[in-house]
Amino acid sequence: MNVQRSLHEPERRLVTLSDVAREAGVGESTVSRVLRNQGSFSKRTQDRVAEAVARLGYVPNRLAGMLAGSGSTAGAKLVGIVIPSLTNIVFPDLLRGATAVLDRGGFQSVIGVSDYDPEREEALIGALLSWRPAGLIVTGLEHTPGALARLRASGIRIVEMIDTDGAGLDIVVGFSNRAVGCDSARHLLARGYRRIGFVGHDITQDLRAAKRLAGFCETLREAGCPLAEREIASGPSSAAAGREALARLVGRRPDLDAVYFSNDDMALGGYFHCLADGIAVPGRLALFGFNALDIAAALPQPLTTIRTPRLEIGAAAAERLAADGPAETVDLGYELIAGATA
Amino acid sequence: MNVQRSLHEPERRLVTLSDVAREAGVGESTVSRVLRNQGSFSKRTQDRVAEAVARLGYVPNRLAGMLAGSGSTAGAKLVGIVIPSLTNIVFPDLLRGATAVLDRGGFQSVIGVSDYDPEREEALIGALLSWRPAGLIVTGLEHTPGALARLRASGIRIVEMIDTDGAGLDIVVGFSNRAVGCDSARHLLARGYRRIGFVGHDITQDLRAAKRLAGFCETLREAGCPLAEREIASGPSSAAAGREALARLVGRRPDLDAVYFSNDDMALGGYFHCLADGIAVPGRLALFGFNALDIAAALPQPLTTIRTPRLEIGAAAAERLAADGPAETVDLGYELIAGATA
DNA sequence: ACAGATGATGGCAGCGCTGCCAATCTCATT
DNA sequence: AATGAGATTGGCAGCGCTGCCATCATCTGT
Repeated sequence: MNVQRSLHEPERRLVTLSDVAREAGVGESTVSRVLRNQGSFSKRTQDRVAEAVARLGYVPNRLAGMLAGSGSTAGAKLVGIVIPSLTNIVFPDLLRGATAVLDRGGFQSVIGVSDYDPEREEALIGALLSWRPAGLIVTGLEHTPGALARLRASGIRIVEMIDTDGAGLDIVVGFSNRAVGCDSARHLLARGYRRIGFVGHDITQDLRAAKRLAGFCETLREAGCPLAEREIASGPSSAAAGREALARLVGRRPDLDAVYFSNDDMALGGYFHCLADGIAVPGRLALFGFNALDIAAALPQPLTTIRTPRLEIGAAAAERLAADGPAETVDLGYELIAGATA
Repeated sequence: MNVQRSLHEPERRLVTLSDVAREAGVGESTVSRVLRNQGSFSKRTQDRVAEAVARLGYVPNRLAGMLAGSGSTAGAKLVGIVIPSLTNIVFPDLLRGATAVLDRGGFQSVIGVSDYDPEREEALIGALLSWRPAGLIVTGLEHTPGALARLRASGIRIVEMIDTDGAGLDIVVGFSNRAVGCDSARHLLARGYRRIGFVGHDITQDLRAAKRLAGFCETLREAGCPLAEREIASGPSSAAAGREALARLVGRRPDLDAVYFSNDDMALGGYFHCLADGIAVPGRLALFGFNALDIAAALPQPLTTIRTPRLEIGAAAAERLAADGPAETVDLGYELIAGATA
């Protein structure tokens, strides 16, 4: 069954507010007030409008509503969100946290995915800005000059989430990736590991991962035990990439006693390699991840990793966006989960 | 630094099309044409407009554009997408497939997440419809009567994706979940398994999973080898849930020789339980999943599962939405991946 | 019973942009 | 030089809704 508009009724105009007004026998503004439950109107009017709406199957046109309402306080109930990826569970989680709060506040959110491409992020920011949102939530602190200029010029609330290692434009919500790296290194050192390697994905794309690694390396160096070796998989993080990269790393440096991964996806793959290759974990080789994926906790040996407050970050970002507070940086911290692999 | 609009300039009007027109010394419609690269205009005009735009930092107001353009062919370049979840990688994949095509076609997409709640889906459909999109992409064939009514009344293109087991409203793109269940059963039977159990998550929420199970059970029954036992975890699917559920299942029925999981998340958990408990896979117990997650292929033993064309489904949905073809059902099929676990 | 306070309501001018149409300009043809 | 087909351009009426203000109706206190 084709529900497309039939060619025989070329002018099937959609029901508009004024149709409802006529049907209900009231003025347009009255219908508008009733529909938005704002201002005052009698119970009787309300009922008549409700009836008319139902009878006509009226669907308000948000486009018109926002246009007309723009400039006023109640206007733009819209928020743009830019994230780099959807395949890494981190970002859907941030999204869930944010939209939960946003929905409650009556905001609509429009989402853009940049695929970790700064140029694309800039384009997306431009596109989202053209919706005239009340605010924008973006990921990370690093943006192209063009993107920064647009964000600044927009005059709206900007929230940069996840990363607190650097200066933000307005509001920053997240945790220190660098500190995560440092703490991860300290944990491994404290457990006595000394020949430590790193397995990561394409870090030039994922700046946060690069910051973690920087913190990690620095702490190792300060402890007089610099990173022994690293292996970078090309492309995005995945279990398969992690598995292969670890295989290469231990092939090259069989003497390593611990490996730090750029995240749990990679670490999972590393763990599988150990399982398949009979490498005892953590006896022969310790593994340390990042992100505390659900699945990492379900392994035969729970992965040692860092739990990040993803939902909370998303929620805090949304709250700050809606609120009218001052520019600030909110550090929500993280938690080291001592599993069985390191 | 707070970039909020300063209280000292209460009337900081945003730059509009007519500002650009004045600045460039041309008419509004000319600017509009240049900006949309539509109609004809001279190179000189184009340059002047481009300059003015840059000088003023003009950002087009899409709200106004869509409102004005509504009703015409080029109007509503907007598509609404409703998915039940973001945490299951399936849906981000569908989204990626769809937005890739949509972006290319110059469409913006607005996304809604229903959390597997039909009521919420209905509300989301209403909300998305109020953006006056050119079309809507929804998930699955089952919707509340209210949602169906709205979709029908909308008069726009509707694409229902993933599931082809039933009647659609307009365009349906996906594969037969029931057939997946049947083929999965046949595979296990062909490999000689006879005492087969099922481990699933809350199937009342996930209708597609229910259809797979139905097909699976039917095929087993027809083969004279009905499902021996089932274990349903409460809540959504996850590796942890799968692990615990399998533990309970084998605790109750240690004689089983194969287990079918509602999806790979659950199967992964089941595999981990076997690993942890020393249950030989597939010698002692075979495992069969669904969805071909990347991670399932990286296991020491690749999981036997079904690969579904997620990106392709999303892309096909978007293509059909943009195209002007007849109502139809497009079955993109699936592929059984014979891994090492069954 | 009358001024003043509320409560309800309708009218109408935009919000910023696009579609349509008429006006103007250009240029090769005859 | 006149002519017609295009190319280029500007004016302006909406798109559907909300904000603002004027208008009544109703109610309250003295």
